[in-house]
Amino acid sequence: MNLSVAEENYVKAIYKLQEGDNVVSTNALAYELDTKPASVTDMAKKLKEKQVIDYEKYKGITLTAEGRKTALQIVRRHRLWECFLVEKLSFSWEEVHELAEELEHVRSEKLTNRLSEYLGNPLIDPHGDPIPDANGKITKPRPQTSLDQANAKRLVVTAVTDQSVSLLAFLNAKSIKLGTQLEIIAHYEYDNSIEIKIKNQPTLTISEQVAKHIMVRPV
Amino acid sequence: MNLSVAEENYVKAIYKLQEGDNVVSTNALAYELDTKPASVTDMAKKLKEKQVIDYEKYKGITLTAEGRKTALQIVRRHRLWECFLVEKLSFSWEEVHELAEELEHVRSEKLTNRLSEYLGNPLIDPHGDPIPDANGKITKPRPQTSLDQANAKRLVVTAVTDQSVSLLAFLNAKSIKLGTQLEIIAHYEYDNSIEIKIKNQPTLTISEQVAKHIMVRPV
DNA sequence: ATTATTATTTAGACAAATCTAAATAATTAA
DNA sequence: TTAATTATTTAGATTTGTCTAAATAATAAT
Repeated sequence: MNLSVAEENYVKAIYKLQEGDNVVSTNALAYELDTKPASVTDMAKKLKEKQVIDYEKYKGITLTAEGRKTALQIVRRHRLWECFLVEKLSFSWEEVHELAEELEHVRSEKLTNRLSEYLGNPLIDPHGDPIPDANGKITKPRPQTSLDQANAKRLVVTAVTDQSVSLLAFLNAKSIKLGTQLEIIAHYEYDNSIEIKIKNQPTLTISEQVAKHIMVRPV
Repeated sequence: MNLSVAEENYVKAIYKLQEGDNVVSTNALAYELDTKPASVTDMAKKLKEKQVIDYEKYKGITLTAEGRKTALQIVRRHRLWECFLVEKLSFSWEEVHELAEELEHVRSEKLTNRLSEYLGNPLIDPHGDPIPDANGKITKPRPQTSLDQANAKRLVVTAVTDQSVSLLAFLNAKSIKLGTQLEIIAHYEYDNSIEIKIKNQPTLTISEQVAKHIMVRPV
């Protein structure tokens, strides 16, 4: 299936919002892609025509098997480029998303596979998200919850679900990165804040707002 | 100056055809970009508006200082990616052009400079063409002639002026690559063929047709 | 079970980049 | 120096991806 860059971005966004097999609404997709619902409806018709999505008026969108395969290829390219930028070109964590957003649209299986090989066929990207292999097989992300809902005390950061520059810069400033181990000191319901402690650092207070984008698993 | 991918391709092509300061004709540009003269006229108006070219009806096209700067940035990115693909991902000589054609449009100075650094700030790309530095300074390609017009006997291959897959594959098959040293045994006028000898290889006969795309300099 | 609200779609328009066919300018040849 | 040829531009159309405003469907609230 030969898709334009715009179409690829739709497929990727649908994949992301589907999270398994949820039906994706026009509005949610418009919000995700920072566009208008009317534009989504237009594109939905095209993607249905190209058989990458199932779509019926007012019934929402899901990827076909073909569409899922395409999405996984895009995700694979994106995450491999992120690895490359961080590991080989010394970019920091929060800078790579936008660049990978462009690089991911160079569709060459050979390039993708060579890149993967060059990086040692990594299984997770710098944000902790799993990288699909050449056949589109993706390891289920390990059991993780957002920091605001964690019940264990000692945790390790596995991913960040909001790639906004502001959040990533904030985390950087607080020395919270992938693999950072932390301990929950207290969770204050009355002001929606969480007190955490990272080894060798002063105790930190963060909002639930931020915490819900930090994925962790017990350590 | 913020140019679209299409606009960047025009600027790059104009730079190539200008070769110093020649005026570029609508037809020549259309041929180079595999498009129609009418499309070139349309785009010329836009690029003039954006002040990257000088253009008057029926008078042809030249780059402005700004346009030249942009062209050199694109050329820089293109050639650095070619280096990366050949040196780091083990692509062969003739495969990299098309991929670099896409990668070159990711415009990030930081990425470009990091990539250059990572590659050891190379001065020439795998085709032997010089790579502009971060300021757009480009070393004049060393004195070279096409193989069919060379007068010296012992030569070294410095570049190939035709990036067609067929030619590059042919050269690959004959073990003619960048830096290959060769000797002219004979130049037969009557059938437009040239006999050459590469060390440790049987004598080879190639057509002038091919030879004129192989750039060499005396060694 | 109507009404109000929200979500989605349709209709019609626009910008970018291209095209074809026709018109016009520039160049070359007779 | 006219006529013929070639190069270039214009006019009008097309495709892709987007938009706004209006219409319609689905859902929630009274």
